[in-house]
Amino acid sequence: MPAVVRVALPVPVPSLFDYLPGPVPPAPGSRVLVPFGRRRLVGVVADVRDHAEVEPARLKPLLRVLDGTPLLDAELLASVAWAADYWLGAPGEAYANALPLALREPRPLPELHEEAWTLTTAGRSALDAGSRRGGSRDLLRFLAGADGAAAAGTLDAALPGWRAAARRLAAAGLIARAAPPPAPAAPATPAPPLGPEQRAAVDAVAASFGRFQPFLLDGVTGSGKTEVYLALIAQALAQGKQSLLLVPEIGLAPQTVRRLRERLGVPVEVLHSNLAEGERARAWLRARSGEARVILGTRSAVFTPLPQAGLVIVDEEHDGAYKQQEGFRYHARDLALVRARALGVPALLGSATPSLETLANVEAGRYRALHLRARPRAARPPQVQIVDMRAQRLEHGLSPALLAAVGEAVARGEQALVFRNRRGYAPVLLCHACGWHAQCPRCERPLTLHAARRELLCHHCGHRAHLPATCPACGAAELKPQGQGTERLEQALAACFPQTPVLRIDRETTRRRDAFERLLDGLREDQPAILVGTQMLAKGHDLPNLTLVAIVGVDEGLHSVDFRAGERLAQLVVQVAGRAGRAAKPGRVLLQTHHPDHPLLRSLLAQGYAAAARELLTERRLAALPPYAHQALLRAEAHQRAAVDDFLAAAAAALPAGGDLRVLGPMPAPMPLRAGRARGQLLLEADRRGGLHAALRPWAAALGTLPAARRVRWSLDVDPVDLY
DNA sequence: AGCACGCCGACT
DNA sequence: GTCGGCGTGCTC
Repeated sequence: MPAVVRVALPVPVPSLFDYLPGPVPPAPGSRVLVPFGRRRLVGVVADVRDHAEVEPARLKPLLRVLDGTPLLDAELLASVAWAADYWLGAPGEAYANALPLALREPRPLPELHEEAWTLTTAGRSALDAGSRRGGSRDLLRFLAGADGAAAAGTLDAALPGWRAAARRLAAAGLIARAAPPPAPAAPATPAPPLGPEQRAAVDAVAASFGRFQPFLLDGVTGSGKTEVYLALIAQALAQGKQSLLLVPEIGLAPQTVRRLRERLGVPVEVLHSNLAEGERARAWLRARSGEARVILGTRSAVFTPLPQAGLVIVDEEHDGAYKQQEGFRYHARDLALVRARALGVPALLGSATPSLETLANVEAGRYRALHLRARPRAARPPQVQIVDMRAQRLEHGLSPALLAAVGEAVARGEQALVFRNRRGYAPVLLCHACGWHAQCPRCERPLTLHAARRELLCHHCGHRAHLPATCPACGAAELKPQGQGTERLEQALAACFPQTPVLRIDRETTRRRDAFERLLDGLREDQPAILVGTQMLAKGHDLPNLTLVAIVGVDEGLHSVDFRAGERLAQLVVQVAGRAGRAAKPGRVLLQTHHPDHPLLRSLLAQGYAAAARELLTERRLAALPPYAHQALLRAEAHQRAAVDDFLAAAAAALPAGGDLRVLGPMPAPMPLRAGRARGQLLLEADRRGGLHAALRPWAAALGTLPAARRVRWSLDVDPVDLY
C-alpha cells in the first residue's frame, strides 16, 4: 500500500503536508527536506499514513531524510502536537518553536560539543623551538595562551583564517582536537541544612518521583525556594534522572546557574533565545543525548527533549513572560505541566505570588500545595504601611511621609527604592491655558515627556516628537507636565537628597548590555543610596542594604478595565516589597495611594497575598471569569477600520450556534488605534474548556478561509493573559 | 511566511 | 517602451 508521510513545515498554515517517502518511510520525529512550491524546506515528520488527504497526483516525493533516528522522541512529538492543538497554532509553527534554528537547516546534526583544538606536546616544543611561521605560529601561540583548549568560535574571532593553519598543524601532529570538557569533580559546596518546611516540601515531591503529580511551592521571598529546587534536583541526579528548570527571564539565569553549578557538581545546560544558535542547538542535543542532566532555560526551553526526565520545575510560575505573545501563542508553564504528565514525573511550580489559575488548581485538588512561611534570611517580614496621598502637599508626586522615610533610611546609611512603573519624566504634557495635551498621531494616546532628551515619546509605537516651546493649539506658554515618571522622581529625589547618590534603573538607563549589572554593582558596598526604577527592579539581585521600598502610583492598577489588573497589582506589590530587608536589617514598605480604603489594598496589607488572592478568586468565580471560565480572543488589525469590523463580524457569524459559548463583541480593542492601525477583537468565553475547544477547532480552521481575513492581520489567542 | 503571477505609474 | 509597486493566491 502506498504510504505517505505527513510533514509539519514552518509556514503559518493550519495543516500538515503529505509527501511520498522512499521504500522505508522515515519514522515520526525525523526531519526531512521537501520541495514546497518553488522552495525547499526542512520539516518534521509528524505521522505516517497509508493514504493522503489530497489527490495522489499532487503528492511530491521527499528530497531527503535528514535523520536516521528521530530527532524528536515520541513524548516530545506528542507534546508538541498537543500544544499545536490546544493553542490552535499552525503545526509547523509549533515545531519551529520546539527546534533550535540551527536544527532547522538541511545539514547533518552538529557535534554535541563545539569543535575545539589544543596543543600537543610536540606542538609545545615546536612553539618553543620557533620552528613555525605566520598563521601557524599565531595559532600555536594562541593555543598555548588559551591554557587548555580553544573553541572554534573563539578562534574565528581571534584568528580569522586559522583553519588553514589548523589543517597543517594537525597533519604534523602539533595540535589535536580537544576532548569534550571533563565533568567537574565532586560538589564544590555542601548543601546548607534545610529548615523543617523546606525538608517537608522536598520529601513530598521526592515521594512522587516516577509519577506525574503537580505541586505548588508557595514561598515568600527569602523563604528558600531555590534550596528546595536544588535538593530535589540533587535527588533526581542521584537517581540518574534529568531535571528541567524554567525561569521567566535570562536576567535571572546567571546567578541561578552559578548556584546550581557550585552545588551540584554536574554540567548545567542553559537554554534561552539570546544564546548563539549553534550553541543552543548543541545544548538541546546534549539534553537529547542524556549528557545534560540539568537544563535551565526560559520559555522556549520547555521544548527540551528529556529522555531520562526526573523532574520539571517552573520558577516564578505566575510570571507573564511564560506566555508567548506572538506567532505561536503557547504558555510554557502550562506546557511544562503537560510534558510532566507525559513524562510521568512530578512538576513543581514555585512562586511567592502564585497565579490565580494555579491557586484554583490547588483549590480543586489537582495540585498539592507546599508552603514555605519561614524566612530564614530575614529577621521578620517587612512592615507594610499605606501612605494616604489625599490632601497632601506633594513634591513631584512624593508625599512628605515618603520623603521623610527615605531621609531616615539614607541617614542610617541604608538604601531606599522608589518604585514607579512608568518611565520618562511625565506621562502627559498638558496646556493649562486651553486643555490641549500632546498626543501620538498614530495611537491617539498621550505622549510621554522625556525631559532630558527634550522629546515626546509614544510608549506604544515608538513615535517621537519634538518638545514644543508653546502650546501648538493656543500658543500659550503654559505647557505643564502632568504626573510622574521615573525620570522626574529621580530628579526630585536628587534635589531633596543632594548628598546621596540617586540611581535610576529603567529601560532607558539600562539600554546598553550589562548596564543593569554595572549600575547595581556600584551599589554593593554598604553606602546609602536611592534607587528609582520600574518593573526591572521587582526581581533578581540581592540588595542586602536595601531597607525601604516605596511604591508610587499603583492607583492605575486599581481601576483598570483588565480583569487581571488586580491580580497583577497584588503580585507586583508583594514582589517589590520582598526586596526590602535582609538578614539583620528589618525592611519597611510604603504604599502611596489615593485609595487607602480600596479592598484589595486593605486585604493585601492586613492579611497578605494569600488572602487577597482568595478574595480575587471569589470575585472571578462570581463574575464567571478565568480560572472559572475559559477564554479565547480573536484579535484583528488593519489600516481600515471597516476591514477590521467586516472580518470580526464574519468571524462571529461563522461561530457554531448553541453550546455554552458566550460571545463578547466584536468590539474595539482597549487600544482602538495603535501605530496607525485600527484594532478590534472578539472574546469567546465558555464555562468548560472542552466546550470552548470543541467550538474553537473548526472555527479556527475556517477563519483563514474567510474573504474578509485577507484584508486584516489577525490572531487567535487561547487563554489570553493580556486583553489589549 | 515566501514566492509567484498580474495589472497600473515614473524612468533609462 | 520596461522596471517595479504590492494585491491575490498557493504551497502536499
